[in-house]
Amino acid sequence: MADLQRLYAAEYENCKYLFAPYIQFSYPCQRDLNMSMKRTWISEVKGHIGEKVLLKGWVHTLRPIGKLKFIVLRDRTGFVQAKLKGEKAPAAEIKEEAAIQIIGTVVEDPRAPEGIEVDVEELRILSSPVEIPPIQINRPLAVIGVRLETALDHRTLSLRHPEIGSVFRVRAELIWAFREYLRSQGFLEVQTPKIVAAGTEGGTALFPVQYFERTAYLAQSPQFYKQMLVGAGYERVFEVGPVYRAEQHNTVRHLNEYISLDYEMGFIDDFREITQVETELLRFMFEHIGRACPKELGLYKAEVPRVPKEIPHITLADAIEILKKRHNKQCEGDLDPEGEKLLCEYTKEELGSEFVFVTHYPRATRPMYAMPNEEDPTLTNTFDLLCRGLEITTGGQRIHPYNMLVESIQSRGLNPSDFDFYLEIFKYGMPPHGGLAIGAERLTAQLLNLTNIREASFFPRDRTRIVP
RNA sequence: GGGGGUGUAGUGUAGCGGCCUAACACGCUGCCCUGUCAAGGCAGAGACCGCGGGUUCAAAUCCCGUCAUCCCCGCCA
Repeated sequence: MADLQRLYAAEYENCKYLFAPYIQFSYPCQRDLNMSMKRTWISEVKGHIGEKVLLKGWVHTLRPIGKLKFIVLRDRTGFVQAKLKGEKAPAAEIKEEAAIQIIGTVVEDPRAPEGIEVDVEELRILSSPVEIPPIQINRPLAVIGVRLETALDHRTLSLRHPEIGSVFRVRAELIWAFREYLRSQGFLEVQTPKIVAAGTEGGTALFPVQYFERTAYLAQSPQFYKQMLVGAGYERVFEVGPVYRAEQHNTVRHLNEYISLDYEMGFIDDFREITQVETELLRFMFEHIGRACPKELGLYKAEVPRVPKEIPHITLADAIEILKKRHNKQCEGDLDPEGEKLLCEYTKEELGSEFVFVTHYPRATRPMYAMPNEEDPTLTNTFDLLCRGLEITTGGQRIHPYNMLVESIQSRGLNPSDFDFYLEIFKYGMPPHGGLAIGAERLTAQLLNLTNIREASFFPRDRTRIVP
């Protein structure tokens, strides 16, 4: 870790010369400003009391008190207060959100926040704002009240706001843990094409793309390809990648491009092997978040959901029955968003779980590759996972016998020859298999109690937004 | 694809027929302040009330259209 930081610091030092023509020199206007000094990360300042350090970052707040000037400096690791003394200070030119570097001595002072501050000896403005920023970075969201639309219009700036940008530290850790756990279980990370030949899977609208002389589509999921790679001998594969849905939905839980966390595993006996892996996976991911992101969780007043030893499995038919009994609510065929919320309330109160697998969806509501149930062939060995009232996963066992799959395709009025690329490996010994997909943004949003999924996407693509 | 709501300074809101020459907060500009930390004090700038049309003696306010945007449903992760 320390090596990596040294590497970054060294790299930055090199880059600095490239930008030299744009650097505004100010007090004390010293061109060879201690080039030999290594940058100290703000989070490590408290380990350097009494030492001279080089800090770089943004001016988070600026508070002039007479001839004193307090700067709260922000870098990717945290905040520290710096103090400029009167006549030495380059008074006017420092602005909030300017990128600066300072050299100063770390001192203990009970009057400073957390008892630590830096007495500035040299300060250089690297780049100063040329306009008034449309979003205030240094005040709580509850005070400045930025609308989501404004935050998204000025996305790179709004991400600087700790309450906005921290979402993505959490999301990154969730994805890291997803990879780490599946790797430990023998899964291979794969990448499948996002430009595909045809919208064969069904179930959702696709974005056409001009692919030389013919029309191709953006992949709605890696479904076919991950199954094919299971059959290709890797047995267990996972993928973290974007998927595209051309649905005209415009809600707080839908995006037209999102990150899908997929896995697929071969030689299973039962679809419950898939849900068992997901249970362990989620436990690992959430325990990791609890350790890695305590600050971020605090910021969102978020509590990591406890993943029980066994997440309840409820058949769709039973779920509908429960809703009818408890809430006198009629659901036909599937749960609507309200039904999902009510079912989660039920499992939390009665079964002590914030998660619930809803299983055995009817064949008519599932894609052609869904494995029919042995006991009731009108149902499938498939499931959704609900978390805190929202569907975050769909998965299930897939059809592996070649003939059954061909029949299933035909029964949907589709032409098996359109699926030759997919079907080939099913001819040569496809093991029983299944898998699932987790929506990364939905998972993040549910964990952090975000009200809109767009908050969990760096640059969301929705019905009307393709910029920034 | 269907339905509902909202557009007022840089940001977030108030005003919803005449008291609007449009208010408040934060930000911004200037001055003051050597311990601030959602800093404070004083002074100031900034909006033809999304756009177009109509009703009226009078429109930010009511009506129609249009554009933008938010949300709900279907579908889904």
